[in-house]
Amino acid sequence: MLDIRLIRENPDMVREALKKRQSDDAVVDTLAALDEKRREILSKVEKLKAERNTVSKEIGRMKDAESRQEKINAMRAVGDKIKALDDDLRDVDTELTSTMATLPNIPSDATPYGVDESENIVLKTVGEIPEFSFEPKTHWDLGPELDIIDFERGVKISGSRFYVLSGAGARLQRALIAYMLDLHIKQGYVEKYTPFMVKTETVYGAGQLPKFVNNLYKDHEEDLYMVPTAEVPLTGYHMDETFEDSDLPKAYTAYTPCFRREKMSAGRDVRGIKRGHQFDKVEMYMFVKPEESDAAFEQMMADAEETVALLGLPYRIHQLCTGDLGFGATITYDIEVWAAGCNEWLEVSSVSNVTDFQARRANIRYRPEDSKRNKFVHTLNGSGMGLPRVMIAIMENYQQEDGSIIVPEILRPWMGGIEVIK
RNA sequence: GGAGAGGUGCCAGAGUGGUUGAAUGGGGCGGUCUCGAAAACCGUUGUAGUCUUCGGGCUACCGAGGGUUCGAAUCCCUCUCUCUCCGCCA
Repeated sequence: MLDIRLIRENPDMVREALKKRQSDDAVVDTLAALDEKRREILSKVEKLKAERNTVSKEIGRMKDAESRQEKINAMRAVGDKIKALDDDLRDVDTELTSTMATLPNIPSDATPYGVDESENIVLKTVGEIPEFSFEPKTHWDLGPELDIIDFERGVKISGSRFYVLSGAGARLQRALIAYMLDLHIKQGYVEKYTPFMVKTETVYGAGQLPKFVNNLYKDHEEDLYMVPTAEVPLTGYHMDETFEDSDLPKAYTAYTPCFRREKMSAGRDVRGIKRGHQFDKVEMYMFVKPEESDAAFEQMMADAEETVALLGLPYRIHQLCTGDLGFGATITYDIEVWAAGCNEWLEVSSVSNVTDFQARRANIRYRPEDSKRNKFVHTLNGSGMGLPRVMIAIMENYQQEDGSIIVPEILRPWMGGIEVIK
């Protein structure tokens, strides 16, 4: 959510931002009108309330029954007016906030302009794309051959886009989770194990609602959503709280499964484990003071990069352009790893500075030492990696001619010493 | 799932229709005293919205949302959360 003051005082800046994102900027006028109307009603109703408060106090002190009754009658009329105005106000307010909730965040000046993902910028590429003396296989061939991914059973149990990991495959995923969590802890993040189901307000606070309703699984009986990313419970963790200046920064890491309906991507990436309805992820998340968020962004990016680099996979870093930026993000770097079998770069990590966008929605503030007024914190999130895609890259890049897969050295402590999956 | 009790400021805890944004105690902050500290004493200590001649004014907030009333922390309804007991259970 943006600050309504931006619309009031700097509408051109908001229009500009929307255009950069290739969105319609007509809402800005709608919002400006609603805001004005809201304040107009507000000042009327508050004056009436002030009058009622004063007179009601007088009534409490009055002895003379007749003039007392007169005042009561007068205030009854005022009360009716107040009620009518309050109703109007509520309507305007509802419309205003629900419209505000559809506005994306303002892109950072550091985010390059671009219409769509084709204009994202490759910042750097690290590592060699592996050469094979044989035709490298895809993970959807390797997995069943080694009996570590079972697509048919997954479909049998749960339908399309579900699979079962088996034996060393399941263990490899568990090793990755443990490796990442342990690394992030070393990097200074505090581990959290959160609920995987959250309330509507929590999803809203993280900015996933109302925009992504169609991508979420919901238990309608209980008003609970399955988390689409750990970002949601981690944002909600400090919802409606005010930090002391000295409490910040807070850095968290959490493993969660992620549930996504993928309705919007129907038909895309149906093969293999690249895009399932359920996948595991380890997330990094930070709450920082506004003046520290640029530095925190670079730090989190370095941490994410280290996570990929230590696995020995070839990767490249993309900076997203304004047209491809996520809803709440002002700036985003993606990390992609190379997958030798399907011959493509896979997005495994995405680090964003969300500034005060989620904090405003989730009402997360702090008390600045030098200011009387509480301010919203800045939040940052980084997937310290979508696990299936890391699995894909490991399987496809570390495969050998006989169809076996070398386990990256860094993971072996969690693999019970297994060096090769065969 | 059943029965009961309860949610008040940073914390504890009063308050059952009218100068209560809220007693009292503790904590925090500032000060007096002291070589310094403790103790004691004095003062101060919420958030948000909105208007502003930038001094401040006004409005709202006692779990959430409705209702009754001239007036609600106080009365009524719904929801929610916590605690105790019973049942059930990984």
